[in-house]
Amino acid sequence: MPRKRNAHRNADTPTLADVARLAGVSDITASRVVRNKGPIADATRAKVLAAIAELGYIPNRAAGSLASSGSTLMSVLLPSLSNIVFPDVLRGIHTALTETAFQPVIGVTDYDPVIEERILLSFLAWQPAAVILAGLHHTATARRHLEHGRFRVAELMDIDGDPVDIAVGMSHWQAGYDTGKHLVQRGYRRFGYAGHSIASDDRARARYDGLRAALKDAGLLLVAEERVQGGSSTMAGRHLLEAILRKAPGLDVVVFPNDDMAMGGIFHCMHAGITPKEQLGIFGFNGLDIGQALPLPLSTILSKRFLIGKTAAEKLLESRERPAEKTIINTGYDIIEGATA
Amino acid sequence: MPRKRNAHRNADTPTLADVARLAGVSDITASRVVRNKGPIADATRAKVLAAIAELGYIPNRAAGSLASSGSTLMSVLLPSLSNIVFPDVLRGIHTALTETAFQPVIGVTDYDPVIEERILLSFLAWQPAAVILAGLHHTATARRHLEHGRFRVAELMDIDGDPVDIAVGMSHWQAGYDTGKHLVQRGYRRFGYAGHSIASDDRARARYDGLRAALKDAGLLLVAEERVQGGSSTMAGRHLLEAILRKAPGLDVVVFPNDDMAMGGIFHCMHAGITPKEQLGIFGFNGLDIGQALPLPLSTILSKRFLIGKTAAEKLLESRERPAEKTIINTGYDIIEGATA
DNA sequence: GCGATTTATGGTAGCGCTATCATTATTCTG
DNA sequence: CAGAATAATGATAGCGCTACCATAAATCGC
Repeated sequence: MPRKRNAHRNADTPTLADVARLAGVSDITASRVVRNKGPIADATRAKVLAAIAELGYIPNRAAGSLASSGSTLMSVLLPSLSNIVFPDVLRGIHTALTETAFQPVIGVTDYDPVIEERILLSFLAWQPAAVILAGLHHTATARRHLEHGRFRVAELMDIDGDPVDIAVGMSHWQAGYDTGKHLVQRGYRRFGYAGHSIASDDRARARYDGLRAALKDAGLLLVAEERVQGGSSTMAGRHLLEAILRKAPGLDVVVFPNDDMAMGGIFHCMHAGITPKEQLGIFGFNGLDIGQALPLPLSTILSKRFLIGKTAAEKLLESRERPAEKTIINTGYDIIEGATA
Repeated sequence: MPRKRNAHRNADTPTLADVARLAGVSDITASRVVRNKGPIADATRAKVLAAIAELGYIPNRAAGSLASSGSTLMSVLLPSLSNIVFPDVLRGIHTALTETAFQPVIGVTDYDPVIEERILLSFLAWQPAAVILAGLHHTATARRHLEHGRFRVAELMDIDGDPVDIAVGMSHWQAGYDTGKHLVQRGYRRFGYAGHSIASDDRARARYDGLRAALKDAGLLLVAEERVQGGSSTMAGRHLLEAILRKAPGLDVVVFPNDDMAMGGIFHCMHAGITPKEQLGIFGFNGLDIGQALPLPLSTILSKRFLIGKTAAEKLLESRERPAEKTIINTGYDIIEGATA
C-alpha cells in the first residue's frame, strides 16, 4: 500500500515548489531565478521574487547540493585560533568571500596532521567547493584525498614545497635566514634563541633552521638556546629571556619565534632595567600591531597574514576547475627595523 | 523514453549502496553502521566497516541532511575576528564540538545587524542544528527566524535582555559599574574615559553606561572623555591617552573599553615617564594574557570568553529540541587588581 | 512451551532541488 | 520572408541518503 506522501516533511517550511505555484511558474523557472542562472524574463523574475518574499522562502542548500553535487562551502583547516596569525588569515579569507555565495566552514587541527586528516574527511562529506589548509605537510591519506578530489585546494603560509594546487605564503626558511643576516649586519655576534616546543610548528622550525644557516654562513653559532614546553605566550617569553640571560650572560641579541614571545622579552628588559638594542637586541616575527605601539617599536618581520588568506580565497574563486598548472604565490615579508635590535 | 539512469552521477565516488553491496547487507543497515544508530550485530558492523575502509567511502552529508531534514552544522555569527575576544569564544565553541559530529560554520557580521541578518538567512539554508550569535540585539527579521526555526539558539556575551533560547555571558553594565565602584574605593576621583566609536559595540556602550552610573552614585562625573573614530587598537589607545591628558591634565585615572587600548595607555605612560597607579590609574577590560605579562600587570576585568563559547556549545548539545524555558547562564567576571590602578 | 517482547535486518518512498532534454515564442540574417 | 539562431519556459528523472513501516529471528516470563 502506498505510504502517505510527504510523511516526514517540514510542514511549515515553504519549498521551491510553493514559490513556483504562487508565482504561477514551473519549479525549474523558480529555481533559475533563485540561482540567477539562465535567461529569465524580467516580468517572470519579478513574480518569483515577490512570491519568495511573501513566503519567506529560504532555499534548502542540502537539496541543492545533492542535486548538483557541489556546494558553496569552503573548508578551512587552521592549526590554531590562539595564535593571532590564524584569525588574521581567516579574516582575509572571509573578506574575499563576502559578497560571494561561499561560506567558510572552519576546523582547528592543533598543529596535528592526524587531526587535520580526520577533520578533512568529515568536511569532504559536504562536497566543498574548495579546501584551504595550512602548510604543505599532510598525512598520506589526506594528501591522496586532496589530490583526487573535485575541489580546489589552497595550502597557506608556507611555499617551501610542492603544493597540490595553489600555495600562498612566504618562505619561512628565508625569513629566518634574513633575520640572521640582518642582525649580523647590525653588528650582533653573540646570538641566543628563546623558543617554544618546535615539533608541532613546521614554520617556526624552518625559520630557526634559516637563522642557524645565516649564522653559520657568517662564521657564527647560536651561543645559547632555551625552550618552553608547550605553546608560546608573552609570559613564557618573559621568563625565557630571564632564564637564557642567567645561563649565558654575555648574549648581545636574542631571537624569538614570534612577536608574542618577543614582547615578553621586552617586558623582561623593562623589568630588569635592560635597554633593548643598546644592551641587548630583541627580534621577533609577525609584525603585530601591539609590538609597534611599544615605546621602542619591536624589531621584527612583518608576515602578511591577512593578505595570504585573502589572496588564497580570491585565487580559488577564479575557477571551479583545478588548472593543469600548480600556482605558487609568494606574498613575501618586510623586515621592520624597529628600535629593539 | 526513460533517460539513462545515473546520468549526472559522480562515477568514481563510492556511495552507501556500494558499501552495502560489498558488505552484503542492505543500504539501510550500512547507513545504521555509519550513523551508529539502532541495533547492529557485531559481525555485521565489522563487515560494513571493512567495506567502508576498502572503498574509502565518505558519506554525503548533503544527502543525509536532506533525507533527515537536519544537519550537523552549527552556525556561528561573530561580530569580528580582529578583536581577540571572538577567536577566544570560537575556540571555546570548537573545544566543545571536538569529538562530536558537529561542525562550526562561521560568519562575520562586522557589528552590523543587517549583515548579521543576511548571513543568518544564508546559513539557515543548511538547516543547522544550532545558531550561535553575539548579543541579544538583532533585526526584526532575524529575530523572527530565530524564534520560529527548528534549531537551538545561543546568544553570547551579554545577558542583559531577553534571549530567544539560551544566553551565555555576563552583564556588561554591571562590569562597568563595578569598575567605577572599585576605582572610587581605591581613592580615584578625577576620571577620564578613552574609548572608540561606541555606536557599533553594544557591550562597550553598556560598560560605559555602568561606569557613569557608578560615578554618579558616588557623586562624581567623568571629567574628560576622548574617542577615536573606528576600531580599537593599541596605537589608538596610546595616542588617545596622550590627547586626553593634554586636554585634562589633572586626571587621576583613565578607563579604557578594553585591554588593547589600555596597553596603549601603558605604553604612553612608559614613553612619557608617567608611573601607572602612583601618578595615573589605568584600567582595561578583558584580562588578556599580554597585559598580565607587563612589568606592572594591567588592572582590568577578566571576561571569560573561552568559557562562554564552550558553555554555550555544550548547552546546545544537551538537547536538539528547544526547551520550554529559556536559559540564562552568567559566566561572571573577575576584577584583576593588577598594578596599574 | 507459547504468546510477548526484544534484537536485527530489509523494502520502499520520498527529502527539495537541479541537470538534462524538449518545446515554444521571439528575434535575426541575407 | 524562409531558415536559423536565440530567448524563455517546462517535464522528468534522479542526486544519496534516511524515516517509516514491516518482518524474521532470538530471548524471555511464568
